[in-house]
Amino acid sequence: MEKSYNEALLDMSARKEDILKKIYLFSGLSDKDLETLSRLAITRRFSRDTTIFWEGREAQGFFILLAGQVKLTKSSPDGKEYILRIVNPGETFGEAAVLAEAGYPASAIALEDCQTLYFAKTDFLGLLSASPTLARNMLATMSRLLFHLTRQLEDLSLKEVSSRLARYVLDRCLEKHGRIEAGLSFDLAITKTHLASYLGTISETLSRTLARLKGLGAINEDRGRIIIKDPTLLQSIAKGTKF
Amino acid sequence: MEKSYNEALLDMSARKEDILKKIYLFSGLSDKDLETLSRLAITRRFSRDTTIFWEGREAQGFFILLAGQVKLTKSSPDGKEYILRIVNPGETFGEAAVLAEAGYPASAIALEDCQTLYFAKTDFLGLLSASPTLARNMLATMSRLLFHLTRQLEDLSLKEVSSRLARYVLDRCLEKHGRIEAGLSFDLAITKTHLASYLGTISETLSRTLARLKGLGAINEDRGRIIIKDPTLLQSIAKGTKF
DNA sequence: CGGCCTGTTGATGCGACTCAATTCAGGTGG
DNA sequence: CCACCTGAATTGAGTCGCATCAACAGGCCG
Repeated sequence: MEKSYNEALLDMSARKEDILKKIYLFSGLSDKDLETLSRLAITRRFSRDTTIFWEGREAQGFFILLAGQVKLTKSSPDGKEYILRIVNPGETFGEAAVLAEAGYPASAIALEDCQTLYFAKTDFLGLLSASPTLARNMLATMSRLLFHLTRQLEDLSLKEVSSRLARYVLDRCLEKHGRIEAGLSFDLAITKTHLASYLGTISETLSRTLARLKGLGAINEDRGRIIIKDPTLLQSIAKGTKF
Repeated sequence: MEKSYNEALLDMSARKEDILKKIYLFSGLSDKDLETLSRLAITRRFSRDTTIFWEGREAQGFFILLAGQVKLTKSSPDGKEYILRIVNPGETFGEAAVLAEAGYPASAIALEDCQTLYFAKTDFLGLLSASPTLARNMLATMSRLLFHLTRQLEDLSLKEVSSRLARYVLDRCLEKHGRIEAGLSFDLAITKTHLASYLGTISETLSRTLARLKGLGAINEDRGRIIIKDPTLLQSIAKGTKF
């Protein structure tokens, strides 16, 4: 498995404070708050395929991913799984469960060897009431999650697989290059089986759909590397036009 | 259309402060904060079928529903719609968009004549930084929304219509009676066409699925009134067992 | 009464999942 | 360096769930 594309975002040898400063959730915090946070942060490592927490388990704290890759999943009794979100370095996960007095809404599983910072619930809640900025950041983080989930729901209920895939391709391109343009390329950064679970389908269907997009001349693909060929076509497929 | 089941939750003739006190989002606030809020709150009415806000529009504020019923929807170019949430009296909507610097993630449409309280974004954000309790409540509200969306995603991606319907029936029963038990009954409180959109399907399929649950002896149904007959069976259908 | 909206039922077709077989890529050890 | 193994990816054939299209029944209201 390829390394995730932003692996080098965080310098692991840096002081905790300097790492924390780069996390969106902690932006704009006073030095004093950052200092407190860095005292509370616990370094935790997880090796590949380890479950970091189980869906339903009472949330004791939340994580910041420093290195590696994590999937947040729901799975059904008969073995199918749906990937809610792929967590990349610099992002937080498990935050929502800490706020609600409930269990984690999904399981978190390490896709690679991972390094994280962990904040215990009680520690964090205390700081939250003391720092309006932190609370404000947390609200912003959560609303973005809400938007993300809302969009996924829209896609799952109203669009078919090809649209979801096209949207995913466009999103990743935008994320990587800041623009959409013929000729731009990027890596999938996850296995196709995982991508399938993320798009709410299975690997066979994804394989066929990918082949179809290639056939239509919308993209090229070789061993997980995507090249945009026809952005306009992709956008219209993403909107739901049939071909 | 039947009146929503908790229509009488709020006494409209009461003073604004007394109404606000009963809203979860404002629970535990000081009298001073409540007083400020009641000064900021603007009464707004919408008649049936009016669009309260459009998806994508920049969020200027958010609403508390006092009376009536509102649907939050996404719709596709070809006319299909997905209902994210049905808002009942006492609940807030549009909150998330106020926190993110983005547009509303979905459209809000009045299903009946509605009465609301409206808070302008800037007013509310000011109060938010001044009151840690309010911020804390807001975070709790948003995490519950997150949980709700997460569950819907799980259902949509992993379960079929009969499971989703069974789950819905069980949820409503729990909400109405606080327990699940054979013989308990309740009203759907929305039209079947709307329920179909909420479950990510269409009215024809819902109709057939409902008939099938009746045939299996799991429920009885007559003109929108559901009677639980076999809770165990319902639960196993909701979990994904095929029949 | 006649129009309108909601809901039901039937026939048909399509998209996507299932199952099974095969190929491919990467990693291991002789 | 090649033979081997394992998990991922692809491809084909068959099936199923659900959307679509169409016709029709019932309740409500002007």
